[in-house]
Amino acid sequence: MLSRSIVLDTEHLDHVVRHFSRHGAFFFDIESIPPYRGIPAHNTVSWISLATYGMAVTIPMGHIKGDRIIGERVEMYETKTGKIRKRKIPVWSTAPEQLRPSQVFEALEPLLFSDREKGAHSLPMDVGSVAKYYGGKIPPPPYHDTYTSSVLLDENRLNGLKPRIKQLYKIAYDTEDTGRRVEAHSFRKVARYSYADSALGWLLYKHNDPLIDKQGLRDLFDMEMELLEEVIDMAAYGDPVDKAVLEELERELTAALVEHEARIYRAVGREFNLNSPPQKAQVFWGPKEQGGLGLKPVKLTDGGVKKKRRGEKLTITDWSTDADSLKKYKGHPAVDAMLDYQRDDKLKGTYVDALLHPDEDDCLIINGRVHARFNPMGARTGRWSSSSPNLQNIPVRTPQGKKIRSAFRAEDDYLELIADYGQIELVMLAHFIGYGALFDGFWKGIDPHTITAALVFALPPDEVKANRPDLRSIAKGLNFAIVYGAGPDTVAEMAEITVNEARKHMKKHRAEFPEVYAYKAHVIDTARRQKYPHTTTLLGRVRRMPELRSRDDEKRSAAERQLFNSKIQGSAADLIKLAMIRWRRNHPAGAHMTRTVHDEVGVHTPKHLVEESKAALLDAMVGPGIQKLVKVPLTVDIHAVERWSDAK
DNA sequence: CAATAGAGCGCT
DNA sequence: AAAGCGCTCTATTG
Repeated sequence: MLSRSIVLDTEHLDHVVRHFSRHGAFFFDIESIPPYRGIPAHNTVSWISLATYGMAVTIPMGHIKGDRIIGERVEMYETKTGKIRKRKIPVWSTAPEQLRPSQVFEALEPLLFSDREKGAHSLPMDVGSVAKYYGGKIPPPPYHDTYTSSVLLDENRLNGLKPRIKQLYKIAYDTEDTGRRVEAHSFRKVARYSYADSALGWLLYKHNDPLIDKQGLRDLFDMEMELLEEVIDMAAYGDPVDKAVLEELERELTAALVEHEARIYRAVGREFNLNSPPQKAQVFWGPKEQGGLGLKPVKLTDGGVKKKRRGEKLTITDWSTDADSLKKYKGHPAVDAMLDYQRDDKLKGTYVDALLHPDEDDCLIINGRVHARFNPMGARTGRWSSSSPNLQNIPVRTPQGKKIRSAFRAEDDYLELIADYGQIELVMLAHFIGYGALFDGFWKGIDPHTITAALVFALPPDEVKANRPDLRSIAKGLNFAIVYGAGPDTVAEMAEITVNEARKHMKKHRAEFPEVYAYKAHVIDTARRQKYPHTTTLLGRVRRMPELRSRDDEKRSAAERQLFNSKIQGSAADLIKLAMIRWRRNHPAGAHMTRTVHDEVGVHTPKHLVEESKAALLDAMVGPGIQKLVKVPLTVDIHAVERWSDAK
């Protein structure tokens, strides 16, 4: 028998805590309101709901709106274009009297800080959010994040709580997406939603937990749960950022954009929307009679390719105006100006404005630190993703981009440690093969691109290393092609050689590295023979790929490339996750990990702890306890720098 | 007016 | 016939 209720007084709350304390596990969910919604450790919790055997409750603490609209008032507001308008705002009845957060969290402390298993869907958000009410202290493990368990059990489906519940129990609840803005909805509606999230999350927990064992995923799952402790800390600590650098860059880019814009209009002879791909297509590819420049388009957009395949008629806007296409006409004044504009507009819009001028309620920088969301299950391969903002695509290549990276810097009396694995994907490949030239090269301390060039071009590695950067760059393209399954066209483009040359080198590569191709074929073949086609990574993460059995050649080939890449990419992801856990288990107090970018981690450490932190990070990433998992030597580069941009 | 799709581009 | 992401802008759709 399930009892469900809204908790509004201390007596009820005490009863709830006593009930939950009798069980070894519970599930909970929080709702939060601006400011800082979505940033645990800074946000304001307005509801917490809990579920366990026989009971689900929700506890409101400061929901304003009642259940009915009792009138309306008129409000003035400013539109995006700066116009002043009137709008009618509904007036709500008042909500029932609720407990204060201090009362609620004091009563919940024995439960949240007990050794009971704590479940939540996207647990770092929930666990991290309540920490604020305990002076930053974080409710301890054991954890069960049902988002993580759901993804591990099947990475190819929608794994949000709502879609999972719909798939499992055919229950569609909260069709209005109440959780996105609880403060906009009635007390009754939020109560129902919040209670449902916990009650159904509890069911998902009971569903997933035994399946984790059944599918042999327990060790991997335990690792992911331990990793969440680091995720929670990273989210709370944030990543120090120098606003002054961004503000300076904003001024520079604004001025540059005005110039680029003028140059474009001058060269084209008229004005148009520089950010509109269709208008750009008209301008660059359009005939001169119609005011275009009459250049010959280079490649189709994705939509254009699809149209062509369906035999539909192509229009001028089906031709891509991306930077690659425009680069063919470098030297043309309009093209050069357009390329400059696109580059600077991208940098300003995505990396400067987004950080300095976020939408209201969407504050990204708090006390000089940006609090991104790192999602350890962000990619189907097991890689991390990052969002709000994405710290994994901060520019590094162009000088303008590098300036953005320089805004990420250590605070006074601190330094950043930037550590990245050397050639981690090729290390994984050599490890799995277990022998061959790549494998031997790693043991001799020769980097894989040099080995590849030496064998493909029949030169001594020393000669390649010292005098032939050109051949090494071709070798880089060839190795890239292995891991990603690229064809001659891509290799040619990467290495800036002809497609025929690329073909020739790929053929030689196949002859010199037969074990690589045999291994790749073996992985794909083995995967296809499984009852459910899949492969596994270093630490047993599963990549399921039913399309391996597709009769459609194109689909099947794509699946083969994805499968093989997933094994390599996923194993590299396993390794860095393990390294992060090892860092967490053993690092100097006062040093904090602040970000991870696939094969790299960043640590913020007081200057007096730099050497100690370096040693801990080195051990975490390549020490014996992790090296024993990999049959070739792991390498890592560590730089202690003031600014992220100084590491490369 | 809000939500979504497509194009394009930043990173490993 | 290049793996994996997230963000911003425009244009379209509801």
